[in-house]
Amino acid sequence: MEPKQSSQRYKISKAMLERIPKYYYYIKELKRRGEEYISSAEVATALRLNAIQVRKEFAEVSSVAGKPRIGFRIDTLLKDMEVFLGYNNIDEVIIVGAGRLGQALMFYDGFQKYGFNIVAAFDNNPKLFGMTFNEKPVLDIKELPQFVQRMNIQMAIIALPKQYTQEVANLLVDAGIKGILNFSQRFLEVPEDVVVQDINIVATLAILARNMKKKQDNR
Amino acid sequence: MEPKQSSQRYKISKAMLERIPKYYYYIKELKRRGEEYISSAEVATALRLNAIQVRKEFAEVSSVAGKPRIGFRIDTLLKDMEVFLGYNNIDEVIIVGAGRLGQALMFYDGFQKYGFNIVAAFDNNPKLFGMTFNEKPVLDIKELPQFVQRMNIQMAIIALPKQYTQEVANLLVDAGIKGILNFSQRFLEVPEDVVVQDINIVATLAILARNMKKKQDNR
DNA sequence: TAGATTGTTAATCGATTAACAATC
DNA sequence: TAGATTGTTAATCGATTAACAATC
Repeated sequence: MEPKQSSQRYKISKAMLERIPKYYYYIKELKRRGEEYISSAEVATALRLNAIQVRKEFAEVSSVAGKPRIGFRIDTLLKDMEVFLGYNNIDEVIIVGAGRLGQALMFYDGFQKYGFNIVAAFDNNPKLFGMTFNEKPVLDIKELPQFVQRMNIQMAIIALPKQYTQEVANLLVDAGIKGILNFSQRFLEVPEDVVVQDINIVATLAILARNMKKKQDNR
Repeated sequence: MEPKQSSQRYKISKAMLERIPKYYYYIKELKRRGEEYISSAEVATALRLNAIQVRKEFAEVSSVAGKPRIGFRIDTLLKDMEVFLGYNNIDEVIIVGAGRLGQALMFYDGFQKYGFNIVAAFDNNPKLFGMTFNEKPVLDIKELPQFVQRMNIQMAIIALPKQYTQEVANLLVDAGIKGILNFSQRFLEVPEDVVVQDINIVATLAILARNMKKKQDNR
């Protein structure tokens, strides 16, 4: 038995899990500009976050202690964050729904860069069968269970903003999918061992509108 | 001086602001099925949330007290949540980027149903100028400032998963936009009075992968 | 060296959960 | 009526922020 893996060395809050990518993409940008070192203090200022929080989370994520007066080596820190975020593991992902959203996702090459490999999309529209978008084929949704099992795929993206989503979720779960990214507004009922992450665009827009109003009222 | 408006009758946590839409879409589904009343307890069970929390938040959002043994009238509760989420105010929104993601958004009619009116998309690709998607025109990004000012538009969606995002954000801010929904991975620097809401698809997928791993480790 | 920045423990703050009386 | 469900106050829990000694 090997020792316990990286996970759960320390407790990770949901909030922290959402901040790490923000640090990551910001620092990545600095690297692009040729920077070599970054201090937690600078990141906090730039991203308008609390300095102590950033410091603490850098300490948790980093494999190497930061140096007073200098900060963290950007290359090392980015690698550590990649490990933390799992960008180094390659995960294969399927998309259900080859409509406009599904197509947009197939063309989005951000996935590949961060360890996600979109292998195929599934749809029930025969007109789409056999088409490829960005070299990713669209297959008949009837083939999904076999495909998922044969390739041992764990993750799926539901890109059907309309109906069928629960039905599709059931299909995915039965096929063995363990994680679903859900772009629909509907709540998905899944067994205990399956994880769902929702992206609700309209709800996010509504939250934005609400925050705007709050800001205006507070002046 | 008029009395303080609806906002800030009670403190609203970010977490609560993300839960209300979940309640809303679930209850909406019940309405579709012909239900008339719903109890906070049932919602909690269905959505796997803490019953006390749901009860408390229903009490905060609802204009009418729930009735013991019966719960809340669905019609009333939905309306109250619509007010809370601002689905009754009509907000006009522009999209910057008429690529695949932008097109998918133009075709997404969830917006209209919840009070958001996509009025146009802007791009710098002349081939797209004059085209319409779902009756929404694509205009030259050079026309953006004038358009925004003339129509007094407050909200914009940045659907350029690639570069240019900071540049575009600056343009939007200068034109008078007060809220930005940002689909790019880049952190946007904006003035104090502008609100940004990020949707980072890759980061969300990474969080999903991490949650999956955690669940597997815990067994 | 001096002091900017680190890592970490302790204090505060806010959100979640428990408890319970009120009531349809 | 009885009891399921409500609204609300108090207790707990967790996350954020403050404080400060360590150090490159």
